[in-house]
Amino acid sequence: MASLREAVAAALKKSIPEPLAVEVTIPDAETFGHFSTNVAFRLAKERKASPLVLAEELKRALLGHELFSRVEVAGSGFLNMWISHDALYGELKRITKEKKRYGRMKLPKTQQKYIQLEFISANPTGPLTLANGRGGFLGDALANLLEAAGHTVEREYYVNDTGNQVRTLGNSLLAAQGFISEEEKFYKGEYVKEWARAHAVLVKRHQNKPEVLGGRAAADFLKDIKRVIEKKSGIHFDRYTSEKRSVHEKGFVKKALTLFKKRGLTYENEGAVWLKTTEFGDDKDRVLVTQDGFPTYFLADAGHYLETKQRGFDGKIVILGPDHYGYVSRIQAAAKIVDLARSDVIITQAVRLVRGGEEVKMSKRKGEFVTFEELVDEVSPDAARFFFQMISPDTHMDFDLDLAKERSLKNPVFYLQYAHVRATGIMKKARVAKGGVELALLDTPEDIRLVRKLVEFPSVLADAAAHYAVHHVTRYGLELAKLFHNFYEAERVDGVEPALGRARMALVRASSAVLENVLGVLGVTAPEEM
RNA sequence: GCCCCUGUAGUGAAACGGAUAUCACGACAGGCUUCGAACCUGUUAUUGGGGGUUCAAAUCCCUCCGGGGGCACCA
Repeated sequence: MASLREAVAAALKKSIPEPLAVEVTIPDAETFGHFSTNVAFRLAKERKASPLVLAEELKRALLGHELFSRVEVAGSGFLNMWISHDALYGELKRITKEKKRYGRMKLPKTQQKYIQLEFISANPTGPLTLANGRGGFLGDALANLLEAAGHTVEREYYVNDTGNQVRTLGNSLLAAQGFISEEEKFYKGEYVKEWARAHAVLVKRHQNKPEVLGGRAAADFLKDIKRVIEKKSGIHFDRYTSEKRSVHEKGFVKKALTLFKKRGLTYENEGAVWLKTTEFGDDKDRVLVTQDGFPTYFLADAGHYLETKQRGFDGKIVILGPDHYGYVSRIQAAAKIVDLARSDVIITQAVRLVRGGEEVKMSKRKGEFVTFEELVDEVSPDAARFFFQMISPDTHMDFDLDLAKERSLKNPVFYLQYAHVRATGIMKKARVAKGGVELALLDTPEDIRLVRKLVEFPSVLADAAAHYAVHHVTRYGLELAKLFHNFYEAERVDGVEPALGRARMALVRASSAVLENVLGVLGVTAPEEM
């Protein structure tokens, strides 16, 4: 059984022959039980009976089950269940045995998915922005989370190293050195001028080949992006996929076009080739090949999806910034046509920068923005990570630069890390006489509350993974840390009865293991001292 | 105009349709002879307005008001 919650659901299921999902929740207040279910309400609809009567029936069926110490019907039909201490101790024992494996799921082969998770994928035309960072931390943790849930994940950074934006970058460099005149669409940041100055000879030599020049600069910028991602932020990628080499040169652009044509989903209009994306819910059809005969970015992206499909993935998840919202339905159309079993797009909402109460307008084109690297330098990778991973991707957030540093000190990440430090301290220093461990000695309210929170971990992981909700893991971590701090204040390991000390030490070890697990999924370090 | 996200304590956020709305910061009042006080204990909200669906709504539907973003043969 993967979790206590599943065990509870299974016990209930025995008295419910209907094909009904039995949802078991963990109430905030203990007065509503350790576990609770609303299944009597659902059953009431099914059987056309009173929820109260049905809840009573279920209660009778559960009484005597070794899992429960108490079962009650409450409200107009809730069934509240209290887990017996023996069951809790049994689960706690499992944590001490499985340690860092606790909560990680082992799925049967048929349920395991091979998933490609694409994130950041910022064009190599300059430094990473805060929005890139938000998606970066999210993607990194989501990959960890899906792996913990039993799947295999490839973390992919898709590099748009060819096409218009590379040519524009080349032209921007030429303009910076005065070979051509500035245009509105050119990249204008200081970093453009710097690169152009540092490579003046190269710029001059390629003054008639902006694509080549842009390509050279893009390679440099990508190197810098990788440095920030991997060295500074601890974000891990398995693969940097070159659009040029992996999609264009391997013929996937043509293959995608051929596939679309074969399915009869294309047509010509005004000299361009269009894809009927409206048949898949898009609000207008999209161009695949322009009048001038060039493949659009969208066609290349479709080629990328085809490549993903042919490499054997069951599904693909992409994390995009809010500016790509308009792109979602055509991408989903392409995913469907290339026959990818599952395709999800997560849109992270914008990060607005505020300084002194005023919004700072940012534009990568104009070069006016605060980089991701600056943020990480300012507040530390752990704090930056935690800050973003505490909230839902749907949240529009204001990031106050003036408070950034202060906020880092107030960042709850330290609260969580400190709990780990304290646990480590006890494991190192508390003197506990050797002997057998009797977990049943853990019976103070602080002991029990901590145990109960620990055993929630597997269901937290499962739910968070199912909903791609990294922030639920973060929130759980904070709750666990709180209960650990409470335990620490109230109870001692050192200087109590030897048998009690041993039991408490086991609890501390279990807490430490789960805390490390949480921090591990989030990608935050678990320090032993601070 | 159409589409997506969003409006929850002073502030920033959380809450598979469930019960007494959770957390952090700030503010106020307390707490260290002990395994680290970067900690602990209190106090601080009728979830933007109005309708509706439901046994049950912050959550779903309609509408109004307010924020952010997107609607290219750019990426």
